[in-house]
Amino acid sequence: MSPAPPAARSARREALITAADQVVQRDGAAASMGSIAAEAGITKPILYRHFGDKSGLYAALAERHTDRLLEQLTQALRSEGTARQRVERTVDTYLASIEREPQVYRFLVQSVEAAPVQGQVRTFVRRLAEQLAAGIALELGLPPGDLRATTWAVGIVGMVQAAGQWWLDTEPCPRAELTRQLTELLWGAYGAAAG
Amino acid sequence: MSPAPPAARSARREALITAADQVVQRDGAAASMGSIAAEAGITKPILYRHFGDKSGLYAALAERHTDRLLEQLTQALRSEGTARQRVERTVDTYLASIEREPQVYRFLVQSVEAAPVQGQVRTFVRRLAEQLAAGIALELGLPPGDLRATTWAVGIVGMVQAAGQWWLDTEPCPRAELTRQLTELLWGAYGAAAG
DNA sequence: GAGAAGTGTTACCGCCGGTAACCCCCAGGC
DNA sequence: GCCTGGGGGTTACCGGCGGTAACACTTCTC
Repeated sequence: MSPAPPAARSARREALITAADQVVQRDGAAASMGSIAAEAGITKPILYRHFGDKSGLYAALAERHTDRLLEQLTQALRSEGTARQRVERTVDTYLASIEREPQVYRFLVQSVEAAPVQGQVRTFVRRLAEQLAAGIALELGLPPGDLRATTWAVGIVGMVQAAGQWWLDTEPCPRAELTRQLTELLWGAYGAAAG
Repeated sequence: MSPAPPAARSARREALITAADQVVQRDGAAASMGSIAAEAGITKPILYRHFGDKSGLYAALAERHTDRLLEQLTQALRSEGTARQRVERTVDTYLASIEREPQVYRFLVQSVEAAPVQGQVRTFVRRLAEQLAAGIALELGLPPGDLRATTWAVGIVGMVQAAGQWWLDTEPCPRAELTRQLTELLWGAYGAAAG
């Protein structure tokens, strides 16, 4: 193995990320590099050789989940129906996802800004917002990178994220109801009610 | 001093919180219990005697800032003008506050869920949302504790918070413009534009 | 004066993120 | 054949963190 086949290396990398995933599912935010290495059946230094940093591993893990989630969200956003129906579907997709894997979700959201060096690491929420901004710009016919689309995307992601976290913690109502209320809010129900 | 005058004790406590505040302003999220104790001119154990836990100190610090901010927000929410004007003023008050003390803000938002025991510690964002929920219920004539008011409050706080953090990090536009765009979003501009 | 109770300290524990140093195994040139 | 070298792996460590036990000093009370 002196030529160091890159295929094996990247397969190994994926396996390490999977191990990290399992530990996070089990231990939540208390997952440590040592326990992740143990789960993978190896020791810390090789974890560091692969990811450099703890935030590097976080970033890789975040990327995997964000990719999957983004795919689902994009699909929901491009589905059939009125704009409102599509938005509702997208919100529900997001909530369903965090309901399915709450530990991973908390871990990702909480590890925001774990980047030591200047923001090389794209965070979970940030990437979500970037993609949503592109979708909104497309939807509203704005040029890509338009400030208003970005602002709204960030705001909407924050809104759904905060409501989702609160909902996970307190379970005050079925998911469908939360989805409906958030969509209403997004559609100006507050302004309409407050005059 | 055997009767342990409670006045002196609480004054001391306030002084310790102030010291913690200064360290947080300086070091941001990297503030440690040791450095806070050093800043206050004492050693760690007495910090622990006062606050029990690191999250206890966080909670006390959060409470101080949240109290102050809540007072300002309540005032803005009850000011003169249309509902929309008041909401805009409230959003701007929040943004102005985080602009003034970004380090403290990041610290508080990031230390969310730092509670080891079951949620004894009310987090910054949570308390904000609770109070806003009461305000919204009042505004819309809903019974206090109404689920819809709470949901919306949590969502709105999340929206403004996320947008505020993004804005702090990237500084894409003057504060007034962000305020206006968020208010528009809240007033259903997205739904109106997307049909 | 004895002691109780509060204030403060030093010195420690265990754990974490991160790293230096070393070992081992197998390719390949001579 | 042998030696060399570079990537795989490990052990053992560092500094710093949150948190605590144990001990010393003052002061007020009986």
